[in-house]
Amino acid sequence: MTGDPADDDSASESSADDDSASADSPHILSEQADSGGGLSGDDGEFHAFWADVVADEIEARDPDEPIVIKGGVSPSGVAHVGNVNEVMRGYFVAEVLRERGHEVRQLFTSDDKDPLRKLPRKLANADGEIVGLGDVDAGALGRNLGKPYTAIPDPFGERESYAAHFAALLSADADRLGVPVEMVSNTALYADGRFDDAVRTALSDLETLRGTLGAYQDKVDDEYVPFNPVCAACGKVTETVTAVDLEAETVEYVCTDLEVGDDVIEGCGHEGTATFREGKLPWRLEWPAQWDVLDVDFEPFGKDHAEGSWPSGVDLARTVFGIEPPVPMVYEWFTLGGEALSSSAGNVVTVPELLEVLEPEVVRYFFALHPKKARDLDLERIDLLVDRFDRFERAYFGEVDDEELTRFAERAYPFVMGWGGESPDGRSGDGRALSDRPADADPADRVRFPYTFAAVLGMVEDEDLREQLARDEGHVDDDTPEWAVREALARVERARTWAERTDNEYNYRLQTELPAVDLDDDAAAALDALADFVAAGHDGEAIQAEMYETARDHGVEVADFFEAGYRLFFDQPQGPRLGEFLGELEREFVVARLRREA
RNA sequence: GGGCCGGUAGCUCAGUUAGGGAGAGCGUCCGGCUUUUAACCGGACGGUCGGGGGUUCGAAUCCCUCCCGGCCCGCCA
Repeated sequence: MTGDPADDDSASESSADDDSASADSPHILSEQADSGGGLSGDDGEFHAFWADVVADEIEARDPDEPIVIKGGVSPSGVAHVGNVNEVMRGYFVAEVLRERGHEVRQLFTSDDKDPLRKLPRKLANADGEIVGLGDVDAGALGRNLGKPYTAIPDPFGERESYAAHFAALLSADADRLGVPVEMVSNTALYADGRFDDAVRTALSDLETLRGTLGAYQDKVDDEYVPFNPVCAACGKVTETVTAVDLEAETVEYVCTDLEVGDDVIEGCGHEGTATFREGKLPWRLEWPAQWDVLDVDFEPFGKDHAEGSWPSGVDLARTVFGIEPPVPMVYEWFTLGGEALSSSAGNVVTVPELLEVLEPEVVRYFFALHPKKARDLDLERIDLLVDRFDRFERAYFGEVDDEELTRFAERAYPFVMGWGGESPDGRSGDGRALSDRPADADPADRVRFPYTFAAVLGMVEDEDLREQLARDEGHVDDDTPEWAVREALARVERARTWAERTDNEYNYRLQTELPAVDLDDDAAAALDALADFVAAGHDGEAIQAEMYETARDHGVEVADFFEAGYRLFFDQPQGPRLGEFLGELEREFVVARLRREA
């Protein structure tokens, strides 16, 4: 496609790397356009899927196998969809690398040696349901402020610690989304001695460390010691180290007060000695120490880290730990219903809740979109997201006339579906199957009911009737494989749940009991006449037409007549196209209901 | 105040790699499905590409500047 006289290599050839500070910018997905920068990979090949751009960056480092991709969270009250960013963004990069023939481990660190600093207002139970503090053993938390999460009992009384409870939630969420992650406990890394070298390194040249870290944090003075022992007397994480013994690998400390915002967590005054395994590094050092100890090659993180701990982490990695930091990637935060995610304000949704209204592949699709765009996840209009996914899917199967979308879909869709970048038969990745399709299923045969149509089908409870309605509408035919019908119908339950949760215009339900309806004589007569017509045996289309006739014949406004019908069947003033809908129901039921008999 | 990232139709978003036609879906409006009743189909309306300036034959795209929003620049993570 080249041969264009405007082609000009000189820019890329001649621009000697004038590596400015931007070389360590974590915004690698924003800088592809930088002139002459080698940021989009050696060959400069264009990629429709951002994960390929990141993978290029990683490969350019020529990393040892297995390539390590890490995410991480601090245990908080609720594991919510915001945390899915950490899981899914790393996952897509991992899968792309696996497809390129690399061995990849995806790790997820839980910063569980951090102290509990304040009480969470909301918690998620083992099923991912959000509960308030009043529903749990809040005292188990309140009495343990200042202690590591791993030293605090599980407020639900199920796991060995609060940290274990939280880690189990995240692990379960990753599982639900078909992403294989290895959970790594920071506490365990200390306890196993795997952090020993990192701690010794950090404490061995305090002058250099203070010089480096001091450029980023004002609190670092010539007394600063980057280690927080856990008090042997009270169990809280303390800050005041008075002496370091590198030979013995211990520190002397005093258990002083810990300031947390405006509050103070009181120290007990104990003076003691702690080993390197009986404390922790502060976050600014712990992060690069993790890179070192775990050999991290790539790590995505939220934009809050981009200008704070990332630059200092890069600096510390080089000057203190003598390593190169991993390839970074900043992702934008997304909003929920236009508002920031906030567990305390109740504006959160958990993964299990989300999966009640969305197929896992739709959730995965949301996170396959470009990470640098701030997006809104609107549960009220989740149908829009599903429509977008369906179109994306059709593009993959060559059914959409949109070159750009098709190019993205051809690359990203297999990863979204967990096929590992290949056809279902030749899947190469570690992704887990999202569905239980038979081995010989042709994915092109899949059926997706439009989400709002699925919501309409959700108005009836009977699954066979749902399928019949879908057949009548042409979404299913005799050639549709059984597995495709099953999958398509599964969306109906989700759309139904959505309609109920949001109580929107699809939240109608065929009434099994006769609703109380006020009717005048004309309307009653018209309904009886319609009942006779239905009893005589006519299809939905005929019933629909007859409704207009009947209304006129009995001097009833058409609108009023339809409303009476909706009242009878849905106990609502409106609903789906009524005549055709009634044509699908059991005739005797319809007749009896029209006669107000049952 | 400084730094970083973002700003494309009412809404949700493609398009910026490599300058050349401003796009999709949804919504709205109109029409069709034998005669208003939310599933289906067709059409139309709809945008100063945040504003301004510059480079260019040509800018959503490159450069400068300003505006708006988010994040960071205390502690913590």
